[in-house]
Parts: sequence; C-alpha cells; structure tokens
Amino acid sequence: MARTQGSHSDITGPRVREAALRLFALHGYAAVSMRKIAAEVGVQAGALYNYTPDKQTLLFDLMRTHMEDLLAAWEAAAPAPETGAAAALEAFTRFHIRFNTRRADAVFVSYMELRNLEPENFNVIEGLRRDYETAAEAILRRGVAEGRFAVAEPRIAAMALIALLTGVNTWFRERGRLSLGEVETVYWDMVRRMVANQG
Amino acid sequence: MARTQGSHSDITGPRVREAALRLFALHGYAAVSMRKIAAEVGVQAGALYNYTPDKQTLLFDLMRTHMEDLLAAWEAAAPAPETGAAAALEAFTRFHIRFNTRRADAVFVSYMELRNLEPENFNVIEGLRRDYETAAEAILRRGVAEGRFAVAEPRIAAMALIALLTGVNTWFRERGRLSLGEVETVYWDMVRRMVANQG
DNA sequence: GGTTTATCTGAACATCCGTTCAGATCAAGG
DNA sequence: CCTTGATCTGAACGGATGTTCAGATAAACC
Repeated sequence: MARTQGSHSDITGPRVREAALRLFALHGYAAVSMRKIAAEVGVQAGALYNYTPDKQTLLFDLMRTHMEDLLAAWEAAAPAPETGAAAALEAFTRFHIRFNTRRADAVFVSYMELRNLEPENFNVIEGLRRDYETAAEAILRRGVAEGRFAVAEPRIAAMALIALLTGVNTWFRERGRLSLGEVETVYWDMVRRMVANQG
Repeated sequence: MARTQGSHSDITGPRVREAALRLFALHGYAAVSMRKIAAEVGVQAGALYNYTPDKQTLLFDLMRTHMEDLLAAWEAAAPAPETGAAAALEAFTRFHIRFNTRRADAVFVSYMELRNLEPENFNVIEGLRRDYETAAEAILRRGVAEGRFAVAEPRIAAMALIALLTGVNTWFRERGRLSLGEVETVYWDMVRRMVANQG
C-alpha cells in the first residue's frame, strides 16, 4: 500500500513545512525527528524526502522564507522616504509587532535555531537579519539628520529597538487584556520617548 | 583501569556543570549527548551519574542556579528603598547589563531551553523569572507614585525593559568598540527617556 | 601498610536517529 | 482502458542515544 488517496505534492509540501515549523518551535530542531514530522503530516518518514533533500535544508528553508517575507513585507509597508522619520519609526514599530505576533513560530525558530544551521546557511540568515537591522538604523539616522531624534548610537539603538519590540512575542496572547492595536500604541509610546529629542 | 590520578568530586562536579553549560549554550540541550559532556570533562559517560541523577536534572539545576544567582545578586545590589526610583532604575539597568554579559552562556540556556524542561521544572524557572520581572515592575510603579515616571503599563514596560537590556547579549563583545561601562551608559540614556515624565 | 570507600571504566541494554530505495499504488493523459 | 509517472510505503542501514552496573582503581584513614 502506497500513495494514499488524494495525495498531492501541492498539499503535502506545505503541510510538511507547517508541521516542521510548529514542531521545531515547540520542541526544538534537534529534538524533533523526521518521523515525528511525518507522523504529524500522516505519512511515512521516507516520503518527506520528496519535499526536502535533508532535515537541515528543511530548517534553513523555513528560516530563509521567514526572513525574506519579513523584509519584503516591510519594503511594502514602509512609508515613502519624503515622509518624516517619526512617521517611519511609528510605522516600523507597528509593523514589527503586528508581523511578528502573527508568526510567532517562525520568529521563534529563526532566532532559536541559528546555532543548528551549518555555517554557510547561518551566514545567509545572518545577512538577512543584518539587512533588517540596517533598515531600522536608517530610520533612526534620518531622524537624527532631521533634528527630531537624539540617538547617540544608531546601530545599537536599532538593535535595542528590535529586541524591545520582539519581546512582545514572549507574553502577548490574542484575546488577552489588550488588543494588538493597543499593544502597538503602548510600545510606540515607549519608542517615541526613547528616541525623542527633548528628554 | 578506573579512577584516574587526582580525581575528586570537588573538581569533577564543577567541571561537569561548566562543560554542560558551555555545550548546551553552543549546540542546544537536545543536540548535546552525555557522552560529549563526558568527553569535554575527560571522563566516561557513566561517571557523570555521580553528579546528576539524569540529563534533565543537570539542565534544570543549571537554570535554577542561574536564576537564583540573578535574584540574589540584584537583592544585594539594589539601592535602599528610600533612594529615588530614578536611581533604582539606573542601578537596575547597569546591574542587568553587567550581570548578564558576564554570564552569556547561562542567560542563553535559561531562555532557550525552557521548552526542554519537564512541566514541573518549567514552573519553577518561570516563577523565578516572574520574581525578577516583578522587581523591575516595582521600580517603575515607585517612579509613577513619585510622579517622576510616566508609564501607562508597568508590567508590560518591565518586560519591555528586560527584553531591551537582555538584547545587549546578542551583540556585545569584550574588547569591542565600547566598554561595558559605556554600553551601560548608552542603555541607561535610552531607558531614562523611555520612562521619563516629560516626553 | 593494609583496609575502606569514593570514584571511574568499559561494556551492555533497548531504542531512536537520518537517510536510502525497491516496489506498490493511484491520478492523470492519450 | 491502458500506460505513464509522480507519490508513498515499509523495511533496512550503520550509528548514536540515555542510563545501568559489575568490577577496577587509587586516595584517605587507621
């Protein structure tokens, strides 16, 4: 018995990635076996190799896709350059919180499993991460140039900003006391003060 | 042939914990075998069981010790309550950065390996973490009561503060461009603005 | 210096791991 | 309706896993 009824590459492929992402986030890459992923999909372990050359590449593709989605989504959401830096920073703040809380598993995996990437794959993901940090840094530098932000160390402030915002993922739950919009506002209030010229 | 020359519980015990912490931080709990820890210590895998009942307890003890050290160190470093909230927040900021950058491995493990703890152990570590968050929250509430801080959501702000400060660990390297003291000052500058009354 | 005892070795246990592959199965195309 | 080819099964591979334990060793004590 092989090839169950209604089996298709279009269906199984995404399901493999979804199951892998969920299980990697829950238990960690090293703790999740190919057999467990296969069981989640409802398939034998061997079948996974129609969709990934190996386990490492499966992890890498999940992380690369997440980072590329993040960068593309910000490019699409970023206000026009002629808009002020303050508006850009507010947009970045709200975008980051909204995007990341909606993909908690991918965010978690992309940060936690860096050490399980082979060096070549690690460098790719690190490069994408640096691109995102640089986007945040550019906003801060623009604000300084406009005379609206007081930021002594823009690169450090950019990383501090991203750490601050990503922290939302550790506690935020839908149906909690605060809506996502309210959380965004609370954080934007903190971010605004953090970089403001008149302290 | 057993019991190598000069072997002692006082020596091997700490070395087991050091090796485990280092390797867990580097590769992750699930990816590090008891044999690898033993090899790092220069001993056979069986000998580790003189120092821990099992691998899970070894991880748990490392995390519990770290969290207890953190809480005890802050209790010792915290300024007297009659000191103002601003001074307490500066002390907290500098303390957190200094303490955590000096124990990067333990910080990393205590955050990354939460999901590899059995439920009972997880609850213990979570409780300790909450205690620390509550200490930060108390400072913010005091500042609000004193009329010096403007913080709409003290619990959220406390977690945001900790996420912001812990982020230093992802990029800080000794012998980098900035000394630890300079980094503390950069962050304290951001924290001060973040909670300041006049934004 | 002989005895005790903490400490460690080396082998064994059942179980799981990632990956491969021949062969079975079934949806689609002619 | 028959053929083709994509998809999946089930078994197998060598090797690694956490843990146990009888026996060997050497430091500490009398």
